[in-house]
Amino acid sequence: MLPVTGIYFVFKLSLLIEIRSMKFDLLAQDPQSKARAGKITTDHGVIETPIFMPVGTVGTVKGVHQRELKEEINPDIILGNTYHLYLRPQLPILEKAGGLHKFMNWDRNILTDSGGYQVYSLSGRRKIKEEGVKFKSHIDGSTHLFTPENVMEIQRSIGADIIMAFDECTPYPCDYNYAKRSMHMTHRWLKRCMTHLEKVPFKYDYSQAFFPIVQGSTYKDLRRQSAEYIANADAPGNAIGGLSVGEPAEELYAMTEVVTEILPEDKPRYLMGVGTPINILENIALGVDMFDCVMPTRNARNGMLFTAHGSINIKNRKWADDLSAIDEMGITWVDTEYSKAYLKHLFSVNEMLGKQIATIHNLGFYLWLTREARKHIIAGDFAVWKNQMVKQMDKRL
RNA sequence: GGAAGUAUUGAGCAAUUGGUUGGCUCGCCUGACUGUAAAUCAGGUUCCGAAAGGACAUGUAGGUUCGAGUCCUACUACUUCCA
Repeated sequence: MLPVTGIYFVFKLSLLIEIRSMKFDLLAQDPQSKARAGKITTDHGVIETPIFMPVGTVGTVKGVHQRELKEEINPDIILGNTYHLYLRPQLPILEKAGGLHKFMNWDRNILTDSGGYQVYSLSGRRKIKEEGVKFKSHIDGSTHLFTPENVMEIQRSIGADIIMAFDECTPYPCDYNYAKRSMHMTHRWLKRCMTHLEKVPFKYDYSQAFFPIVQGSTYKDLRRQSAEYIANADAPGNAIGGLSVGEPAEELYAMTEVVTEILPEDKPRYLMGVGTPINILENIALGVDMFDCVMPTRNARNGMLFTAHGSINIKNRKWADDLSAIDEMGITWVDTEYSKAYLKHLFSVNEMLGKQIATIHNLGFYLWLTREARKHIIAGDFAVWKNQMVKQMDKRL
């Protein structure tokens, strides 16, 4: 047993380590674009970037067993959601389990979104004030107040390796003055998040890295201003939020370009909520390292498959007698073990296995895509490869 | 052989006393989905037309009526019951 002063010392030390606990090594830079390959190291292992992080909102990547996720899809990190986990199963159970990793039996990295996206997606059920956001639970209508402070505490209890600042994700289109006011509030909230984090120690025996979020809607001057503010916070990694909310792809690219020019090179950059395979490649070219999106999982459940040669709506009649492999490339085992006709049949009769197969395929493809991008960045021919891929993926099969 | 009942779209059903059925659910077809209120949602689904729009429509054939899915007659098919 440590003496009380010893515990205090360890406590202080952990706070010092916190800001720098996560390590990021930049390994390669593409000569013809801003794409980079890197390596993030945390207490739960290595994250090779660029990376796509599957979304597991409520403690599961929907439709995939952890074993399949780990062994077949093999991502270094997945997402959880603060708002959803706070409502269910609720913090006491997560704490009793020893954090989300143990609760869901996932021993690699986890990142939790702060609930900032729910400020956007549940806009009809919440009220934003300077103090925080009052939500009406989508489950039972009960009222809950999220503040920068308690969101940090909740994320300590969930115990993800990377935790996000509490922000407002603005809608699109967004009035300039609203975007500006919202951005400043997100900045003030950031300060409160950081101040409060220093007061709340880690709950488990590993550290957590904190990422602030750039806002500013689709306005370049606001994006620049926000990127500078966020860069100044000197966090271990930085995120770009408020995009992929309905704006045209060109606006998305224009905003990430402005922002990645300002965000520090020696820290990972995370573009939140993006996107289509093409969106991802284009943003890697603009210097983004981390992505997450519900598309591969949600669209899989709705019958859409992403492939290197375009997307497929497996529910379409034309696949009914197509006995060819789901995807000849065979990235995951399901791609060659099952035919398109069989998968279409499973969707027709609404068997859950169809959704599971489609999810494994899509996630396998997304992870393949970012891994392949990484290889080409290291090999130095990313730009050429990317242009070729964008061209061939931009169609419906 | 007799009696009763039923007949509306691929299926199952709606439609106030006779007063605009192309109505609903499912199925089918096609979209959409970007830090997950989503195994969800939207549209289409008689025929012709790309569309605007038009045509024909309540088993078949007639009848009554200003007007019939609804009332009357015959026929056909099906269901149930009695022989």
